[in-house]
Amino acid sequence: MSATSPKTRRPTIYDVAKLAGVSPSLVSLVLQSPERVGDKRRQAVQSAMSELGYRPSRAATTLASNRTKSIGLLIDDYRNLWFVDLLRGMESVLSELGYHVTLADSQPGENRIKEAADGLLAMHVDALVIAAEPSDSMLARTWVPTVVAGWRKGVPVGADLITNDDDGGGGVAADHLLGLGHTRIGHLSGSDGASAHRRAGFRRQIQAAGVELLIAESKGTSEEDGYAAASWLLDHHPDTTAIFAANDTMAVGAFAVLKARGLRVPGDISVIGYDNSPLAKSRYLDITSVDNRSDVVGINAAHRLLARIEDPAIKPERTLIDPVLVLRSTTARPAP
Amino acid sequence: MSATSPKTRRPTIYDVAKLAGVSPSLVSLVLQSPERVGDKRRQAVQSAMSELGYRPSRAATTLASNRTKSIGLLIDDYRNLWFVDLLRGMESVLSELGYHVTLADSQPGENRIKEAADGLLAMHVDALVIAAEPSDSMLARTWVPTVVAGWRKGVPVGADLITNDDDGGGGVAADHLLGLGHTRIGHLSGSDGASAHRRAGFRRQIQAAGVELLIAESKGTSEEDGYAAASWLLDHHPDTTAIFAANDTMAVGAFAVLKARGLRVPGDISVIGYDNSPLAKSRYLDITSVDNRSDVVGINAAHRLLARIEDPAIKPERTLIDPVLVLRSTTARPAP
DNA sequence: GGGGCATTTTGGAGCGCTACAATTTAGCAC
DNA sequence: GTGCTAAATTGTAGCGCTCCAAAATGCCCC
Repeated sequence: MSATSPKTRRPTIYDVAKLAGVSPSLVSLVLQSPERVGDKRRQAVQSAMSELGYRPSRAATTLASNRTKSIGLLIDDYRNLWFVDLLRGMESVLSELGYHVTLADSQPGENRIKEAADGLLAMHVDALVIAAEPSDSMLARTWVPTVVAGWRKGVPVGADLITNDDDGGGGVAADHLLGLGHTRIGHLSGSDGASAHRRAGFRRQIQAAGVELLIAESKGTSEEDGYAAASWLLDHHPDTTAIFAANDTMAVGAFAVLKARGLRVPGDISVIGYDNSPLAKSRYLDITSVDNRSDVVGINAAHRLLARIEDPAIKPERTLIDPVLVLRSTTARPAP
Repeated sequence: MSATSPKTRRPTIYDVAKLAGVSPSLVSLVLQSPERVGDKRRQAVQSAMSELGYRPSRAATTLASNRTKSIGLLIDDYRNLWFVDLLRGMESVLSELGYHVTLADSQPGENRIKEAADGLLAMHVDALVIAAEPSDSMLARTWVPTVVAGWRKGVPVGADLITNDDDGGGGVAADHLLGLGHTRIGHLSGSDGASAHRRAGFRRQIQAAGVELLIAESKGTSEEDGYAAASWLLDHHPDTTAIFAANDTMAVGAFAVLKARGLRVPGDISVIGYDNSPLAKSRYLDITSVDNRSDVVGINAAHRLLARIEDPAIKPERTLIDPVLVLRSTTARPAP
């Protein structure tokens, strides 16, 4: 009755070989290095493949060759969109080499990070990019070439670290606000590694200019955290004229506070975010933001992994990617 | 020198078996149904596993058992966050049964959807959820139990369809605006399947009330599309008092237009979105939105797949999930 | 203590592919 | 045709696991 024949076994190289009148080994060779096979049989094999709807079994390939041509990317939460640029950067290098990037998220809050990593390793990924906070048990030993992306508290032994220069980025944000002439500046910070660096760089530049800085630190970096931090800041320093938020999401939280208090951006108060996320790029929000160039991090991570797949013994490196300021409409000179 | 010993082969069940003093078969049994193994040896096996840092090879398991305990989820773009609720819904059912959900996105615009699907099938996913527009070649035949989530132009032969009642949701949005007393209503629509249903349901209710409706249809459903559509709408009907956007992102595009024109929301004009996305939930944006309850779609899809994995022959069904209106601050009675 | 039964454990074949050595075929010069 | 080398093709042995029939062990009751 049904047009699908549910009982048809998936075709294998043996089926293809029989149809094409060659040996299974040759089919395998066509799969791997078609150029090493004579024209006649190569074409016979290829047309047999498409006739049968043949699709190689990745499981069998993996088991036999001990590599998967796939790279695992471990992120913390799909909703933190910064990983998208990282992913695209990686893919821009890896796709044409036949590599495939598999994602896993650690279901924030559930401490499932170890489990997520195990899942990827169980799939035999050839290498791993960790773009989340690794658990202690992951630090002791790496099973495959590993690159850590972004600032983390710990880096597994033997892993490379490629990270945005968040410290420098904080400085860039500070220079921008100082350059506009602000002298009453606040900062909304989180408590993770990246936030700490952004805060440190920001503070250094602000204080170097002899300007006082008020910092509201919150536990996380969500919009809600930004809201709470901005509320606290304005309660204590209502005369603040510029705010640097640890990320764009927190900046939006600050917007909610400013809106509720009738303050206009950037007329009454300037706001600068971080990440240059889709949020910042929104035509409506249009947030001045520091772009940490995660795509470049991704590209670097990919090159690093490829090198390490070639030769696992190479020495781990630490690479810093320079951030870039993206000017938009939420920062201006302070009202006279 | 290095603490990692790069040349240590991953341990296998044979290594575990030797250390525990049992046969490899028994190790396999411990992996699958520990309750069927005597206490003494089970514990011996388990401690041997942790001592060696043993991790089963998914490739071998897959190859031998012909199932992966994993479900593929095909989405179009990681940035369209509606998939997150779908994913979480699926996981809420599947996780405790030991299933794992693997994502693949089709890199919008590149028509890589077929390739992404092939990638998942090559990994031997036990079932597939398609939450993107399938390509023609995917419609002819399904290789594994398949559920299509959301409205699509085509549904593969033999696949189930579980979808939000976008038509009904359009009606809900209309009822809300009509109930508030609006009589000059515009709609920003896209051209995909979901948009068409939302539009149809909205129009039906609006026209049933004898109210005239102006529709601005654009190609996509991005913020930019929303911006363009809203501009067009207000150029032609500056007296509009309420706008229904086909999704929250387009609503934000509309906000940008309204802001530029000095119109206040909801004072001068009400805006209602769709999806109840993180955008709508933002404290700053706080958009009244129709929630299509993708988590429920995910739960239903999971149940459906499990049933179909049991018995692939069951008849395909179509299920409709009722939407829910979420009231927030962007809609109000029209100014008198 | 032995027979009968359920429970626990083991051996061995095989999943679909790759790797590599061995074999066949082709190509060319004489 | 012969001899030689290079290119094309094949056979065979796994990769790490599951599955299932067969063997070993444990347990109860007469």
